[in-house]
Amino acid sequence: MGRDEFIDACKQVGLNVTYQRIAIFNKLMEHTDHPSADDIYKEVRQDYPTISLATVYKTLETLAKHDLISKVTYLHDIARYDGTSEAHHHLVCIKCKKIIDIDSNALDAIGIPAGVPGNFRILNYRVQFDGICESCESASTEQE
Amino acid sequence: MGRDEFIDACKQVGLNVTYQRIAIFNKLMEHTDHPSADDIYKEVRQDYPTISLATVYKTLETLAKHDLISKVTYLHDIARYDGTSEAHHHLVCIKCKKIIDIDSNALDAIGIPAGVPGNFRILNYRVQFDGICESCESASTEQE
DNA sequence: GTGCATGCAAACCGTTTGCACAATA
DNA sequence: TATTGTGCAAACGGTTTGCATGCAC
Repeated sequence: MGRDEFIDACKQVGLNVTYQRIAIFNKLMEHTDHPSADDIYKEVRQDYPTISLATVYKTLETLAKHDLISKVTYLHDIARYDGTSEAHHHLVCIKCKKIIDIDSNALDAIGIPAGVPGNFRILNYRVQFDGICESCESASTEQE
Repeated sequence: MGRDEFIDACKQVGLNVTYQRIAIFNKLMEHTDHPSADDIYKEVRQDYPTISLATVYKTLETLAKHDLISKVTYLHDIARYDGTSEAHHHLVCIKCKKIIDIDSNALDAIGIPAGVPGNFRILNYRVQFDGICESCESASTEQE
């Protein structure tokens, strides 16, 4: 998505178009990696020295909420532990944050896909399924 | 792994066997879900009221480092953002923390595996490959 | 007895929030 | 002008650290 498309997209979802939002979005699009809020802040501040870190956070959250960008943090932001040391796969309920192990031979048979660059030595992999668990599903029949 | 095996394993990797470590490990093994350090702390404290949260953190980290348990936090603990709003898959370098997108049709074709309970509504999924990127690989020929 | 482990409190860091001011539509 | 966004600073929550005491070996 380019600058003009971004402006259009903002208008479509009812967001004011501010130079901060444009600057943050542009910086994000310049990255092929996945910068943190602080990374973005440091870069944008070179062009707009008065911008605040709080604005960067708020803007990124706002844009992500409207699906103009995406937030790339798997699972939750607090550490979780598991009694086994083997990597396995998880179901994560996006509502109640419950984590359910899955043990599937089908998944383990995925193997290394074609898209992976050969110079990256893969040690392990894991699949995370995001969804809604049974109890949250039934609870949300009424809820927002 | 049971209590006795755990004690043996500690000895094998050169860790002192303390009642705190045993208590923390036991609590963790009682869980089928993935408790946080604080969850474990609250439970262990019922049996050992003098235990501290710092000990729980240190113990979990120590046990994870020696592969007696595993830490289940995908990616990093700080939020990362991405200019696209589509879910995709990632290579994560465990050394330099770099995140590389992969775009593989093979992965997208995984589908829902057999091990997934039918009452969990899956909205999305993503695969994370952990490994070592090219530059860290060559750098680590010398390093610790 | 030596060295590793624990417990406490304070520090730390990423993130969020409240509120006054400023900019957008 | 009404509403939404920004910037500052303070608060927050999970996690880590320094250090003195205590325990395992």
